[in-house]
Amino acid sequence: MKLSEGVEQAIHCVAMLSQLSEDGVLSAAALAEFHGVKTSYLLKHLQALSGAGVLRTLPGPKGGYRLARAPQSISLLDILLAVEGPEPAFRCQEIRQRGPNPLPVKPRGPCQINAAMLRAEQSYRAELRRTSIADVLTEVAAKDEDGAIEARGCAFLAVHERRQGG
Amino acid sequence: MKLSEGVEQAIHCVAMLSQLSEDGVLSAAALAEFHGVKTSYLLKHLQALSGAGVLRTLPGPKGGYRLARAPQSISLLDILLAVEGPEPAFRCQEIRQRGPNPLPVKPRGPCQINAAMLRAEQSYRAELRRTSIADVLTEVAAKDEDGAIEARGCAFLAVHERRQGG
DNA sequence: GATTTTGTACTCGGATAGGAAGTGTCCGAGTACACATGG
DNA sequence: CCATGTGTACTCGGACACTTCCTATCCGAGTACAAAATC
Repeated sequence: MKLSEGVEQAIHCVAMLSQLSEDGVLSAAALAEFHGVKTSYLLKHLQALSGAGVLRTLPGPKGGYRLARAPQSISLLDILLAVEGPEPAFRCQEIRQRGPNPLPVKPRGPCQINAAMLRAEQSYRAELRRTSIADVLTEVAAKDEDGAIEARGCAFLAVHERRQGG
Repeated sequence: MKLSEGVEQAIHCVAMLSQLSEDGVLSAAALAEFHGVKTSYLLKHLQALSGAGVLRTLPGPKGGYRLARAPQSISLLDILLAVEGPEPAFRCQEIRQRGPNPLPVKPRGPCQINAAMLRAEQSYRAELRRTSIADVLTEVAAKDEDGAIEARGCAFLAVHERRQGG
């Protein structure tokens, strides 16, 4: 029950991309440098986000990544599913039907243990679904009384953001 | 975000152990045979459950495992934590403080991204905490209209259960 | 025959190999800019 | 001087090694029963 580190990196990247201008993009190298992570590894997750329709990519020099839609409509669940895949954490192996004396007939309903675990996971996903990147940024801004976090992000964007002027 | 197969096996084993008499025990070999899984691997998780205080062990011949407390007071969360460990799935690496230009001062509060992910996980755990093994068995019995599942369990227990007579 | 002693068989417990998935790295396809060249 | 063609540098994209954790396995410690020897 461990999430890969890519999830955290992906969320931070999406949060950062939310703060650039409408026509701006940010390269994977810049994102990796800002977060102090390996570019090659981050690329894998950025590609996953791009494939999932969360990010939009712009090839070529002056290229990079930007959000595919507004931060209000990007949930943490979208990012999680893009990076970790859609399959649930608990995968019922139907061990009821295994062993030397399995259930003679195929059980009518699903395994109740599986149902209970999936119920919990639905609760987990529901919480992530109702939390958008915009919400997270709002919380960050609320706690960022001295503006240090915002200042850091702005300073970095001022240097590395690429405007598609025209 | 994948749970190990041991979690499912552990839950099924605890459910089975809930159905034997007060002074009965079941060996790991029997549990493994019933569920069609490898004994050696199951032992690892049974030991984890034992170490977590969910199961109680009885050594020697005629030995085996039994519940350490009533099924009503054993939650799915207890089993999950015993098998997977207590640390949360999302582990914040505090990448805010990494990179070439980290936050100059240690952030006042925790990372809001971490907070949001942990909030979701709390929801997940809360759901598992309020679901006891007894609840699961109740649901199973409710769906088991023809009694096939119960009959299968009883037949197996009749052969493999060991009573500590006296 | 009853008791004690010994031996054995069975259990759990922890330490030890193998394999899948996450982590980290590489090279290739594509595009925009810059420069050189020709008109 | 302007337009065009070409070259280069930079980007993302997917395919390839390495490490960690899950999976699978083995051997050792401990206990209860059973049998044998002794009183």
